[in-house]
Amino acid sequence: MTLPARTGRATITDVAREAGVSVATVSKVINGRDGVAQATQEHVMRVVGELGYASSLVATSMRRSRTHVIGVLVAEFEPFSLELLRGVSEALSGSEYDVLAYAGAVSSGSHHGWEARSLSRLGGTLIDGAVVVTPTVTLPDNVVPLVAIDPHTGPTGPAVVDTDNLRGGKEATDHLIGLGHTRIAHLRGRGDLQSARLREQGYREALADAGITGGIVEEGGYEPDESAAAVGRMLDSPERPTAIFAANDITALEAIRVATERGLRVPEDLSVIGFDDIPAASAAAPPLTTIRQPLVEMGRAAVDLLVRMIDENADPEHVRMPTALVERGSTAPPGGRARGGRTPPTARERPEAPTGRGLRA
Amino acid sequence: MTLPARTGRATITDVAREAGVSVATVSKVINGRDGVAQATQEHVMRVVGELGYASSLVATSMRRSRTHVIGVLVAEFEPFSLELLRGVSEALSGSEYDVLAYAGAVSSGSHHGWEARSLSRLGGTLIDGAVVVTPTVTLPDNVVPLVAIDPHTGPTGPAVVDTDNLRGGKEATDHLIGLGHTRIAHLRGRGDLQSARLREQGYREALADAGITGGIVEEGGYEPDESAAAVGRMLDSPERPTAIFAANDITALEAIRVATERGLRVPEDLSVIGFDDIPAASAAAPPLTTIRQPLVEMGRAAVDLLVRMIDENADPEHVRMPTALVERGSTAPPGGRARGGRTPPTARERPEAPTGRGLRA
DNA sequence: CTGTTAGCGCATTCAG
DNA sequence: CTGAATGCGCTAACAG
Repeated sequence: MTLPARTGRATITDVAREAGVSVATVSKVINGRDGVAQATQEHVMRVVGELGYASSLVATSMRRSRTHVIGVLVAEFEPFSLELLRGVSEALSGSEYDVLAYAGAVSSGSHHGWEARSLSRLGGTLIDGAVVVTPTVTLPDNVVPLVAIDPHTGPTGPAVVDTDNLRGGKEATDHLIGLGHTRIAHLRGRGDLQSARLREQGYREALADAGITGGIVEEGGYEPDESAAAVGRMLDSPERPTAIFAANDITALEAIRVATERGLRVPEDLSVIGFDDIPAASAAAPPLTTIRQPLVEMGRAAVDLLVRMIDENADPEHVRMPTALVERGSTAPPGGRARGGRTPPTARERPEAPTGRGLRA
Repeated sequence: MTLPARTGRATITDVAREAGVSVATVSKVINGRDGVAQATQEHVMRVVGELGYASSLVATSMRRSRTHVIGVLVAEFEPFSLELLRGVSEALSGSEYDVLAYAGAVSSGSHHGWEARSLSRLGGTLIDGAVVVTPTVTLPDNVVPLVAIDPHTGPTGPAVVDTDNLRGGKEATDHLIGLGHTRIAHLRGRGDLQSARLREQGYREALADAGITGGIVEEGGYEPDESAAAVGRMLDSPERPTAIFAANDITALEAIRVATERGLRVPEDLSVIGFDDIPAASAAAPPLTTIRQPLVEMGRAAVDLLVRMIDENADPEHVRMPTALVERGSTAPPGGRARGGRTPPTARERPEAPTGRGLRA
């Protein structure tokens, strides 16, 4: 009951001094190493409790190889990565691993290379392995076991979890075609991203298969502002589209906003379909029809794989998750004709609630 | 171009060796200290680029006081803390701080004391300050600047961001009373939590003010499973309530599920109102009427305060955010009578979309 | 201008 | 069974 350390937290030295033993002994007790007398053990543990001591992750990880912490590296915490984080957290719940999520591009506006930098800053010491969300560059896989989710450069890395973007793009376009649309525009994502290119390719293939020529493509860049301008151009054009397939939900919602501002009704005057199924999609007005990526499940799959790689030295795999059309209120036949019961056979429907699962975790 | 370090990432020593200078020089260059020849600087930077070196957060933080990283400590990543994280990330975007979110109760099923343990593990070295989400214990405030969000023990700590739980509980109950309900049950949260007690107190006060006696209270513990049982008991009772005020959205959704399973229609046979307004609330069927806590804004307010405490040595404050009734489809007059236009004057309505904001960030 | 020295808090040999 | 010494990667004095 003397001084509980001069500043801030108690260190192992404080515990040792307080307990009247050496730091080495305290370390052994903490880590359950044997070779310490029963009485000493109990005494040390009591002091640990009194001082509220917990070993510093920092110091520990510098001396040790394993920290039992798994890192999730994201550019920033936006809806997409947050959903993945849910899955990661669920999968690790009750396991021996803690989760540390790091947003590496929040400061330093230079978004470039945040993946490698974050990895180098945390890897090797702080974390036993990492899940990297949507990396745009090839990652050094020698730092620490690694799983990439939805990498923008295609399945280059050894371990990857992604969805079938080509098929999803096709699915979205088929849905619109099935409703009777022929003037279908595509608001594409950043051209340098593999996922965006595949979604666009799916769009083109679907049009071609349906014998529709003259697609309309504008660059949305996965960004609200850029998309707003692009949607404006689409709606101003003489051949105004009756439907828009946006490369992700964020830009789809932006498209709805712009259209509504111009007095167009969604879906009567303009159908909009997105991609991802983030939580905001179902909460929008009208609720957004979209191609669902099973984000929570993807997060779970990624850590499952990662933990196997760490614990059992398992081989890296490439996991591809299926997409699914989620039909809501933002799409309808052109001209606002009656919905007409069900969707044509080209499009499938999954009625399940998108954000429903995981609540019980 | 010799060996880029034997294992994993390159260290400052590797860079020094490769560049033919001392580690101290490299350190100076990295940190922009002056006192290094222009030529040497450029040479070192080139080697840094070649080796893909980035300083280890761990080692740096052990020697330095500031890391420019802000920690967000949560028990686990569930919808509530994830929304807060959105606000934190938005507020810090473009600032000089990065965000590190740590889930401290994921492993070690012992949820007890995760706050202090996480703080001790990260604090003092790894992070410059921390936002602790929903702590159940009093925190040591001498480790690092600290802001608590929605602490369960009341505003004990020096810096706190929370909402007016008493008023919110009253608001929820008033809404049901205004609709004409008199047999109103409350599914309360964990009794040891201040927020839960305040919501219950608001419920009781509202009933008393309306001259309604004989409240029905069951323990839901903020937990789905426990709540399901409690709701079952309520619905089995001879004096079956016509409305339920659940202490949070998770348990409110559970209440709807249980009621539906028993063949009751919501809201015709049973009205349900929740608390929080998590994303799943608006996506539910029927969409959940609830008391909104402005989670994203709370996260933002918390870091704003924290950064001022770190940078400007500002005094800790207690920030209380307002709650707001969000009327959706899960409440109606008893017996399923027509909705009747608007809500009676006791209840107010905020039509804004709950998950809409922040999308542009 | 640059290199050397001394720790930060901890876990790990290796001697007592 | 316990304690003193060593070093993880890095930065901050201080020497050269």
